[in-house]
Amino acid sequence: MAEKAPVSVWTRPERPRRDQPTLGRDQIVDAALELLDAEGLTGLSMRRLGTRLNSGATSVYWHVANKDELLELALDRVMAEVTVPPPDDGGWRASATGYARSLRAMIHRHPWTVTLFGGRPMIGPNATRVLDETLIAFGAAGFTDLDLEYAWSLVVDYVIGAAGSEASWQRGQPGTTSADWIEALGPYLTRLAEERPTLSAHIRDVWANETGDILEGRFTFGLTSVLDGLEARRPPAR
Amino acid sequence: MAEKAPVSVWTRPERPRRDQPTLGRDQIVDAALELLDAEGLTGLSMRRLGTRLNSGATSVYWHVANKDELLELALDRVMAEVTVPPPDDGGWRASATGYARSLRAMIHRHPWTVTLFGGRPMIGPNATRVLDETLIAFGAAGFTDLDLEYAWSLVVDYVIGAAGSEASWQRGQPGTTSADWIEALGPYLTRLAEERPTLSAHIRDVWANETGDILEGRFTFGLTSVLDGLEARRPPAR
DNA sequence: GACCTGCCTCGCACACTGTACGACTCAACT
DNA sequence: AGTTGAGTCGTACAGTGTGCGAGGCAGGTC
Repeated sequence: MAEKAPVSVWTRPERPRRDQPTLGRDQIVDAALELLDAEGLTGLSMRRLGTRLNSGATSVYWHVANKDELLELALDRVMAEVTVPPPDDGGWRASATGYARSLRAMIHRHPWTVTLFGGRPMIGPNATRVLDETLIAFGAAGFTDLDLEYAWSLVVDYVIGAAGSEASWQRGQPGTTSADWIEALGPYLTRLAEERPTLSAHIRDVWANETGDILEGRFTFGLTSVLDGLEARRPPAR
Repeated sequence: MAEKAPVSVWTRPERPRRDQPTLGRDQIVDAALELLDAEGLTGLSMRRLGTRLNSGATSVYWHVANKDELLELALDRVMAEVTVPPPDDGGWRASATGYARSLRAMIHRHPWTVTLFGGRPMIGPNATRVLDETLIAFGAAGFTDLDLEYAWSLVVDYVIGAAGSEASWQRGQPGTTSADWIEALGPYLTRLAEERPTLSAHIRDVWANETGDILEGRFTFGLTSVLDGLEARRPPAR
């Protein structure tokens, strides 16, 4: 695409594409998201983003200071997909589970977010909206001040940890299952069987036939356990 | 066509060393750890590693297939620092808390590990040792089969999520506290105060005076909540 | 008309990355 | 003495983020 041959004087220089909407943050983030969702963090380079936008490689830098800022914008954009059911509908617990599942689903759709979480404080409009709503939800549970902070971050940390491990699990090679891994390791595992019987029994019984159901069961188990633990710490209803 | 690619580091024996302390996996991983701990993932480049070892830039590639494999070795090396107290001493709960705190402390010492967790299955000797010991610990709690998997991964996911967010929090700029952040954001926050009163009250009351104590309190709150939730799901002792 | 002054785009260059490859050294074995 | 093979290294290639300056365009002022 870059073969802009030394234009002869006779050929009129082509209309420099002003018909398209000029470059803007929205379109930049749109294109960045396509690359990120398709190929992950390493799939996004400023040059590829430039060609995707039919623009010069460094034109993006007029609208965005650097790549980190672009990633911040992209991260906040996908935070728009996270919803928090208001606690008045079904109580704080329904609200918390709805939030947790919504966040997990978003991470599954955009696995590249995992590395970015917590990299710097998320203060974009969507992130603050989600944060505000979760604080309201956990406030409806009776938590205040430090306990509110503790309860909220327990759920967030668990969801990010769980969904993150799930996501990076699948990110490796889309085709390979855990059974394939076990197959490929072969002799290494048989040697392991002698030294660590507990572990290799677990591998044989659980990991060897891992399915999507196990992922689901694991998350609901973890989430309900977390919420149960929070329930015990909740101040008595007023 | 490329049939030899997907073999993992652990299956291939270390290339036999000749005589003197020339380059070896141990020294390579040592030097890599120095760079990683000092400057994080981006601080480790093969060229810097080469000069650190007083060797050519690409000499490392004789001992290690690529950079990912080197990171796998480094990750397993630091997993040696994680200990799991045997459950017969103080019960499964003491064992689980000891493991969780040990893992968290390791992540704090080596924040670059967070990105690597779950990237690919951790099957190095130290990782498998830790995994085996934790399975034994949670098995002592009475969990079996799928529940064992669920219970174990709940704790792991929470610890990685919590410690990961703590670690990347500090990784930004070692000097800046959260109060500095709030200070720097200034007018953005005052505008936020009108739209989202709950959130800005929380910022003012909790985050503005964040100290190390809050981090500690948050983790113990989260961990005890998680273990309480697990206790409720534990099969009755026999 | 001419001229200036914003905003915006883009080509080039720089310093850096991971790593493939072939040339080399040098001890050990036949 | 000749051969082998482990181990090291310089060079090269394709790719990265991004600083810089040279422009082009629209609108405003003489």
